[in-house]
Amino acid sequence: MPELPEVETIASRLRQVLPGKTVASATIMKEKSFIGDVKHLYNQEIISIGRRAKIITIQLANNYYLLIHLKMTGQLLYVDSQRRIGGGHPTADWVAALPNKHTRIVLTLSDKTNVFFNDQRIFGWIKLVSASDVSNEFSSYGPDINSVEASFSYFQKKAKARSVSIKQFLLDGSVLAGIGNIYACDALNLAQVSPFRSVNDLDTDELQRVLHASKSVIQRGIDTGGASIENYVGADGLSGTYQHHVLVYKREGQDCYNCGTTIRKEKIGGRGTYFCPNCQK
DNA sequence: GTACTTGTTAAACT
DNA sequence: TAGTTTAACAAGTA
Repeated sequence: MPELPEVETIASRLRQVLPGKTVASATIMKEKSFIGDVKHLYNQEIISIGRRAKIITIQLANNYYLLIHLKMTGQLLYVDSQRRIGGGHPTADWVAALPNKHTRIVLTLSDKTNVFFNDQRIFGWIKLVSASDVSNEFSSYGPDINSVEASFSYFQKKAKARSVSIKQFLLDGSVLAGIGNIYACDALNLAQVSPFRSVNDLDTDELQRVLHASKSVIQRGIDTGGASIENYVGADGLSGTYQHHVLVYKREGQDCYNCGTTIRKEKIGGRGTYFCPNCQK
């Protein structure tokens, strides 16, 4: 599942290759996957690539923005004109066969390179909005977990006003943006805090550990190119490696790296939650 | 065939 | 009113 590190990895790669190119055409193979008026897209130069929360932003010369949310199974793949394997930049061989049955949108650029939006479950989307609408799109999000705005004073203030579990609190995008299930589970293991604890019951030290651990696992995710669990791949079709560094996520029945106790899985707020019943108090 | 998976939001509920 | 819970979305896997 693409969370902040996975989306950041894709955005970083697109930033290397897209700016300066012009959008020649867009093929919408699934209506549900595209929102907005596609006419504002044609013949527009790509100015810059950004990321906010789990959304990739592509700024166009006419000051419209493409916003891309991968949700759970989305992929964004960049394929150069030669479609060479390993031609300059390493690329997975299957991207040469795109589009495939999960391709929903294809952007063709002026130099004949393509950006393929694949999405197995069709929850993701690409929106084309004007500059004035961009802030609206992000109005309900809290600060990105890896930003300076995600300070301890902010985190503690929000935590005091809530009674949900710390696990649900971390997944609440209106508090902090970018954290999904993988990194929420790992952050709580690293912080040695039980996912069942109510946020307003955590003391200052525990809250500090949770915030620090959250920033830490997210940074590790970025440094390792994301977690390729389920469908995630980078813009070149290659996997990240965070899945090899996972602390508890999907490790039910295995030993906790910290204390050796068997990792358990239970549902919290309807979501699978992996934790160590011994060292996460 | 049934249960389960998840990011986000809308609706339902307290 | 606002915080919390649940359902819904979709398509694949176990």
